[in-house]
Amino acid sequence: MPSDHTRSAILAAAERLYADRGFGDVTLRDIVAEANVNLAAVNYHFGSKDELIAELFVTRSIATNRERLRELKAAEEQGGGRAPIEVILRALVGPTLRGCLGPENQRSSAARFMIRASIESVPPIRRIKNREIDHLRKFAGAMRRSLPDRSDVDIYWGLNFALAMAHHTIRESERLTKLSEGKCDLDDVEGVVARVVSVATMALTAGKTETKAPSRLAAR
Amino acid sequence: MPSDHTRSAILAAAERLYADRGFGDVTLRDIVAEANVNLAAVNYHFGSKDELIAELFVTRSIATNRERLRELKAAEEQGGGRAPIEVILRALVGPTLRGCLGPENQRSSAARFMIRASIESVPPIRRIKNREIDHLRKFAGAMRRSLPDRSDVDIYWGLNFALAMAHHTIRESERLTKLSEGKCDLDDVEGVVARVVSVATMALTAGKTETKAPSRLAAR
DNA sequence: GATAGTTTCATACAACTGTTTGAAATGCAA
DNA sequence: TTGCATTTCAAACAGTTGTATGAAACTATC
Repeated sequence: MPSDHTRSAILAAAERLYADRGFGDVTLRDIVAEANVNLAAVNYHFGSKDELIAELFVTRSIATNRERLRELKAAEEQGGGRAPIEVILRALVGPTLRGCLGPENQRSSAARFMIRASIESVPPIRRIKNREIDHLRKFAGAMRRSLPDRSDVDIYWGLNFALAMAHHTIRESERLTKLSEGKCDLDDVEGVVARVVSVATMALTAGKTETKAPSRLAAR
Repeated sequence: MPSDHTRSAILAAAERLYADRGFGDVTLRDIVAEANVNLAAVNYHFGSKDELIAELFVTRSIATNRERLRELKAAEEQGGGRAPIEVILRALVGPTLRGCLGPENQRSSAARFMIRASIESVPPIRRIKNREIDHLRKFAGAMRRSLPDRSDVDIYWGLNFALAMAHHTIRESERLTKLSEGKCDLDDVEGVVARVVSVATMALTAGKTETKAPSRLAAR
């Protein structure tokens, strides 16, 4: 069993630096200095800089995706294969928002790294994101089962808008805070989740007769 | 009057190349080759590479912002200082969506450039985007006048979500097309605008008694 | 048509990048 | 200890990048 000390030191240092300063101006030399290892160690352990970035991103990505599917599966099993749309949407956007938002000073470097990844979007990360379609398809399927009267087009648009609101809020959280002069409380993660879920639910259920009791739409 | 031939040739070539291949792998040498001008011409006419990118982006940006404000002003004047929220939202997201979406083969390189700018987000562009807050404040003001019963927080969240849906749809239009197997027609720009406006309107009006006749919420 | 100002050009510069190399160090099994 | 494989290290490599320079070409004014 190799100690892996060097390897994990590189990962930790890279994540921290990328989180703080972005991908644009962090070089391998910065990383190895922060990790106190030799420059060649990166290529020895990871093959290339891009593969290092990719490993950071996939590790964190599959954690989020696993959490999403866990929540989705639990909801569908409880409902006999059919979950309420709010719960599905919450499973979709909740893990991501919880992972990236919250009080700034207690955000893990992993969270800050993911925010960077969603803002800057470098090639190795883009490549990985493109493979996420299968994952989203599972949610589209669950949404279709939950809203059998809705057309596929409406489902996809609803999914698109739900992700839009979640990701944009993460990406532009600073700007929203500045624009609202601090009135929008982005530290209240569950409040944000509720807002996103509420609007996405409206987008998906408006204009058709509701099959269940009117769900609480207003957030907060 | 200097002919400006070189200057505009550089701008056109840069816009085309950035639109096609992204900021990441287009060098000044690529640009001057495409423009058939000398390498030093870029620094002579623009000062630096970043200033060239900035000029491309601001030119296009102020055009969009001007169009937005034109629509907003027209609507508010017609309504005596108070415009319907749908019209305000349409003025906010319409120009951007119209500028970036539509049949792929007839997208101008300016439009494709702006899509790139929203996906890749390089430093000079980020700097400019940060100055856009004043512009958004004008829309927040109009929205507040349109919905005086709404809290500021709700207004800002509605604004945030409207921009979220528009920008995300532009950024991820390819993925949405792939995910929906072409069922979501992104070439129908006005249809997309209607959807975004409709959902954003719901987000802003739900949960309170509506002051006017129930607006048509469902898109298409 | 000489002059002053602007624009173009070829070329060099300086710095930084990720990656490779081959030798030294280390860990571990026999 | 000996031998073998893994890991670390300093150093160099090869390529690319944006930028600067100074001379040449051009343009317009007098």
